[in-house]
Amino acid sequence: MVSCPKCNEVSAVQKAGIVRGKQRYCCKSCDFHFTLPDLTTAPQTKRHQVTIVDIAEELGISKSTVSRALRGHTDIHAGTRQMVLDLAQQLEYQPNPLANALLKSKTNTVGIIVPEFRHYFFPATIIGAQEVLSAAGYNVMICQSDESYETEVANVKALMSSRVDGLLVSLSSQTNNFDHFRAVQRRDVPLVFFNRVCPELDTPQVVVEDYAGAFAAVEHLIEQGYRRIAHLTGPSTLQVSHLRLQGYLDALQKHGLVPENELIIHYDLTPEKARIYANYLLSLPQPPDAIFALNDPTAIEIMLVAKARGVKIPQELGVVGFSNDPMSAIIEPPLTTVAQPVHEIGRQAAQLLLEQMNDAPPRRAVLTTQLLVRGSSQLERQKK
Amino acid sequence: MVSCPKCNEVSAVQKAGIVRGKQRYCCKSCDFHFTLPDLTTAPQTKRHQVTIVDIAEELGISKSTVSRALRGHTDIHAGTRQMVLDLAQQLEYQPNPLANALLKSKTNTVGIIVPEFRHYFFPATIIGAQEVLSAAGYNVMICQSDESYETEVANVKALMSSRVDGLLVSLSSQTNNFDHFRAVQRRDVPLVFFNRVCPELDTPQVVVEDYAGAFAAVEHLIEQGYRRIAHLTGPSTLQVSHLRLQGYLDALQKHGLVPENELIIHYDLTPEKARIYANYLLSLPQPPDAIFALNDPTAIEIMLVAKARGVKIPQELGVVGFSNDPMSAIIEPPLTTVAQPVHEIGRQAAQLLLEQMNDAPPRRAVLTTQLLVRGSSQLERQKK
DNA sequence: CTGTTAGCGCTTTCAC
DNA sequence: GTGAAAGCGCTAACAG
Repeated sequence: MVSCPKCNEVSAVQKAGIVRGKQRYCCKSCDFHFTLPDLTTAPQTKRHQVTIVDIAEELGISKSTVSRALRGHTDIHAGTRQMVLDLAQQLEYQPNPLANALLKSKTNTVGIIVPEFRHYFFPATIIGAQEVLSAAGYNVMICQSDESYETEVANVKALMSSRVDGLLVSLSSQTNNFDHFRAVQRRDVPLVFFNRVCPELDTPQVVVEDYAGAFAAVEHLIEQGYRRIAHLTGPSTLQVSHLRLQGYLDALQKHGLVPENELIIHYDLTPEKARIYANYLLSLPQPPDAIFALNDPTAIEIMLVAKARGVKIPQELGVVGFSNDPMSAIIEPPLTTVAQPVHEIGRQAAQLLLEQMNDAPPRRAVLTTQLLVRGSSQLERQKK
Repeated sequence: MVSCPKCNEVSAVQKAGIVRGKQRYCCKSCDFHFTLPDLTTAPQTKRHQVTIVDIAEELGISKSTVSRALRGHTDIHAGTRQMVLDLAQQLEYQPNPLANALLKSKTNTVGIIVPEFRHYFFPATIIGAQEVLSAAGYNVMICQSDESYETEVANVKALMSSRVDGLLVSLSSQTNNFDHFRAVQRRDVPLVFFNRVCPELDTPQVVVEDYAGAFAAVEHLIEQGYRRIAHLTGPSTLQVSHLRLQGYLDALQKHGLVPENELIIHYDLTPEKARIYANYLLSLPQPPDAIFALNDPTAIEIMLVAKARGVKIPQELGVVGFSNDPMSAIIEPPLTTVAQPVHEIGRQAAQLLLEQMNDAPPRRAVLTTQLLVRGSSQLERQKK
């Protein structure tokens, strides 16, 4: 009645005891022990996940053999492998990644820490990073620091405790102590910064041409005829702030304009503060005739404040942002902005992380920016 | 020279062999075995994570005792606990959650699947969900289905294989087969739908007053004097589409207006298609004088198309959206929209998931909506 | 109060 | 080719 799965012999098969309530058989011809796959009840067993032991017992072989078959080892009997593969499929076997993770100390998970994802920029970079990472077999855990140093430290701690295999980070605007990242490095966990990079640590990083982009933006404003150009930027701890400020300053200088301290404002990148400083700038005795903002959300807050005050854009105030947030194309007038390849930033960051995991030499990726001139700064054309 | 950590006795301490290269001691007075904490070299050992065994050996006690001390068990000698706690801190011991996860079949991770996070809505819900989940000690894995059924199935599979403890899902616009979620239920993994909920499965879910919101929106348009009102909505498989359509239809009927098939369009919610159908509607022989859109991104695409065609909003075309995306306040004229509590949706979804994990009876949360009347639909005021 | 033992699911020597 | 056994880090009976 029962045929041996190994040699197909029928007559030599004898019963060989009952294990875990299952009738076991032994083929005296080829000395193969096995049980009959119990397909009717197995899928109904809720809760209990199918393991290689289940498969092994079902087939009357050892779990090592099942493991080998599943992992595609070469030195294994083709018939055995097929049996295992078939049964695994029927039982909807799913390997438990936890066991493997414990064994290999590798979770196939990477952590991403961003300051926020209210706006367009960070979600977009995350999309790019996820693209690359999931193609490489990694899951992603995302945390927001909410622009808070403490939360960022907590995020790092949580992700490290989750034993992520790598970390992708864009710094919070508050962070100026980097010990939590030194701890990451001490544990040899690959670390890549993007956009808001860490000046003190020697890690791979992805940035854009911040200086060149800012320079082009401000030069454009000057060419349009604006002369009293303010700059609303992030905390000076952030390298992006520093570089874009430098671009701003050098553009002014090139055209013989003298920067004024009261027109250069560092702030914490919260929308509330953006509004406060925009109002402050516009109520100066000598208000600026243009503002270059660190990013589009800031620029848009400025435009809203200006509109609310009845200040005409671009006639009375030119505005330029940075990033090409979709909002910048929608606001009226559309916002001139320095476009950066947001998805590519994420992709590159993930790429650098993968490289670092494979012990490739650390790289620094610098992506290009492009000035998109739109209505918020086209003074000359408006004048015509 | 060496004092016993247990009884502080010095003279009774004798050397007791070398284990793993470390001198072990034995206190003959209290029969306590121990080694001296080797603080100088321990922190330098890269790569190797400190485990309870390290602590146990360092202290000459068993790993169970260390485990108990760390877990705050009551029946443990206060001195022993302190010793363990102190050393754990000095060694920067971090428990390995993988071991625990394997043991308990609990990963403390929940998966979230959303159709996209290009726009405001889903990132905002995720922020809310993360708030609640991380407070409850859960990590979050986020996947995007990209509005694709296949990707959604793959996402579910990936998250299940990662052994998440629960799943928060908003369906892709393509999904009309729910077998992949039945598989989740079969494995007893808690499952909560939000926003785009599953009509066929009996799970907790979070929705808003879609019908009432849509009804109010359309009634508002009618009261403003619009008479030929189109509706651009999602696939009919989505319950939101269905409910908002019903609100639209009933509002028309209440005011004696007859719905026309050519003015009701279901589409796949991609921006490209939104533009195509907006153009189609506006080039009808008898174009609509108002459009109620399923959501704000759709409404905004419509406005952009209308503007490009020189159609005046709200004079020639009234537009109403749904969600109160920040973009809706920025576009010119500002978009009338049905606001929904986006963060709260995420929070509630997480809440329902936690409840389900604690075997509480499944609930359905219905959150309120509120019509925000803005410039894109205020025909009468404009006329004055 | 503490140590011993077993085991979560899997891979990987090391034998045969 | 295959099986037995060890072990990843931890917790939880079960004994003392």
